Amino acid sequence: MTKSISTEFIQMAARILKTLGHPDRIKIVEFLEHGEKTVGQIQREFNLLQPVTSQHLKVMYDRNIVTFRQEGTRYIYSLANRFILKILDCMSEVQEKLDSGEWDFNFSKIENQKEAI
Amino acid sequence: MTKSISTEFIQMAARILKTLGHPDRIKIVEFLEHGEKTVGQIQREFNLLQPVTSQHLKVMYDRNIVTFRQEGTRYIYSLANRFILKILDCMSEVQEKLDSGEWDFNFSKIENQKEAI
DNA sequence: ATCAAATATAGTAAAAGTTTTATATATAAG
DNA sequence: CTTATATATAAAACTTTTACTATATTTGAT
Repeated sequence: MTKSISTEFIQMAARILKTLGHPDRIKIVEFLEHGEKTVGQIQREFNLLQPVTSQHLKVMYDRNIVTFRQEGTRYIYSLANRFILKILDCMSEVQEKLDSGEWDFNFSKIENQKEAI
Repeated sequence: MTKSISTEFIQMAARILKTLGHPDRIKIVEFLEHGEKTVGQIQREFNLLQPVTSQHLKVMYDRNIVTFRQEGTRYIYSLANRFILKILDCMSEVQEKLDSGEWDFNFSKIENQKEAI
């Protein structure tokens, strides 16, 4: 029996997972893993509308996923915490397994461990 | 420069993260990590209404997060794929870091690596 | 002062997710 | 056959996201 995850932590984790549960935002966060970027760089990289980009960044800022510094008229965003890095690691690990065929795309069903009910 | 995550994978990942972005569902999935459970067991464990429990399970079934087998009148759910296990691992790892004080709760800001813009 | 660039903010409509209450279905038990 | 149990499904009301369009703000340049 693994130690159970605490309630406050679960609340926080749920907020973060939910927020990352958007393709654009995953892409943005992954992009930021390569270093800090301006809004314009992000917008151009993924062909997003400017307000959409700003909005995603604002949501992620509010939820402590990204942070930014201002330099003149530029807003330069970067990842705000290590949890995000962990999640990104987790995702690339899974993708590797899928790519390599070690897991199947139909999604590597787990062998059911029966148990008394 | 790490290998970029593919589009289809991102779509899939986003759906899963979003779906797990609900405290009840994180708890359920974590509970299922300890072995398969009936709807009733889950419901009682977390004091949820029966239809709420069923609905969470249905959503997660539709998104390939859990699977089930039927035994008489019981529906016995279990985790459907290893990605979920990875995410759970990721979460406990983060919580450990926070618990141990290795990361701070105000959320282990990353040192900003500047870069040409 | 004026203008352009970069970005944020506001407003709104459409879509998606959530909660609750009520009802249906299937199986097991008597 | 009837009843109880376990669970699913449906419908309605509500809340939250999302996407879009328009506008405001700040800074730098002329």
